[in-house]
Amino acid sequence: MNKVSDSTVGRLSMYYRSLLEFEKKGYKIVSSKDLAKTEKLTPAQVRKDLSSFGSFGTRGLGYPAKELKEKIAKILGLDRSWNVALVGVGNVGSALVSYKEFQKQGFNIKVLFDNDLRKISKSHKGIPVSDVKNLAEGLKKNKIDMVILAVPAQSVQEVADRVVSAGVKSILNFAPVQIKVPNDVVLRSVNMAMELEHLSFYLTNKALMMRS
Amino acid sequence: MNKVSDSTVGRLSMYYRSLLEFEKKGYKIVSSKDLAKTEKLTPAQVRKDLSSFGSFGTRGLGYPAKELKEKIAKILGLDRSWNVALVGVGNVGSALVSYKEFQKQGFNIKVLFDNDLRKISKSHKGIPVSDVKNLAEGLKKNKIDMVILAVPAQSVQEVADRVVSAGVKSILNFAPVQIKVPNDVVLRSVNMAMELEHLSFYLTNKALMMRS
DNA sequence: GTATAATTGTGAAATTGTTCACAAGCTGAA
DNA sequence: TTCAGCTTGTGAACAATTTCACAATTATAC
Repeated sequence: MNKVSDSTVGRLSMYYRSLLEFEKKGYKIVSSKDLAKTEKLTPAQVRKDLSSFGSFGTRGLGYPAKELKEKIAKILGLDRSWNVALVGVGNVGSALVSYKEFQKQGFNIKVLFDNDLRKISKSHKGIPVSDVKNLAEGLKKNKIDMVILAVPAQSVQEVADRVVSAGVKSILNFAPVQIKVPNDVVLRSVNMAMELEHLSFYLTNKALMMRS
Repeated sequence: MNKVSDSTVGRLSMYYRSLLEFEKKGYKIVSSKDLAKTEKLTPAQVRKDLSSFGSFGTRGLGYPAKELKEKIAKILGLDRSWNVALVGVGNVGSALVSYKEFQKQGFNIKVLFDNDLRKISKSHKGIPVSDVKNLAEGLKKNKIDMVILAVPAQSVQEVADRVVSAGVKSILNFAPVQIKVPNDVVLRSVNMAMELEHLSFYLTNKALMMRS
């Protein structure tokens, strides 16, 4: 496999979702044009993206919907389940626990961690809450593959360090700061304030520039 | 102003946050090197980004922290406040209402909308909940600049259409589908499931490729 | 005042990502 | 079996973004 760009991976997720829809609507075959249309991309882009993983289509016809969906699932690692832990059962953390989409894709939140004694040892929406002091132990016991961080900005780096020490290779950070992890750990960040700042940037500067 | 890339705008948000930290630590001057280090970028990148908006620094010295912070705030539209509405007071919506970072940056959630009669006409964490049937009216009355959509995937396009009809030019979508808006409307999307899929992609394919 | 050390601002080069354009190949009709 | 009509897969062209490299400029030490 050649090096694959982040944007390609993101678009694969989009294709996957589109394919679920196409299948629901009864499509047996979808073309790069169909996929491009629903995602506002060019057909060439779709074909390039897919071609970095193999030749899945039939010339003159298109891609077999079910098969392509399954191939993409396999590429994205959605053909199996993953054990996820979430640290920080606050507002954002709670919302993520209830987020249906995660379950659907095989991301199972197995254990929660918090430092609030009122939450520890109880269960939250059916998932046990452990003391964040026992993080390493809990991550190992539950064979955790990925950790979601929904803790306050000031403590997130420290928690991330401990997650890394425990051997977890994959972190999704919701705190609005950039954290540092070693090179062999994959880190993604969702910064919701930053998204609103994008919007206010465009509202503020709209007059000044041409956006396509 | 030349055309500015999305990535540049995103990095400006990061610089802004870094500068707040540097100021807190007592820095009067920060260099592109300092900024690059905290955000894991190259100093050249930082300088290029800033230079598309003007010359804010002093050669041989660096950038005056306070002044640069203020310039960036102005560029990003953070030197004023914005009226925000949120549609969908479910798990994700609720979390966003309590998200402190928004207030801090001048994004004031003025009104919530939902279609659940049990929620309508009450107030949720101090913010009134209106019937989503009265969306257009409520957006106008509250002079809403931006709308956050936290409604289920199947209804998000319809709600988005109504937001656009009401004349709002800026939407932040949390539903895990791609929605369509006219060209003069700025749309950003946060898709949390997609972020986990990135992680599982890298875990699944790590062995197969070289990531730097 | 001069030299030294530092850091910006920016064209140019390098790299990365996207779109084009077309040969190759499949389907279905006659 | 041949032909017309599509659509894929992909090298090449193009576009965008990042990094390099260095002149210009400032502060500071002596």
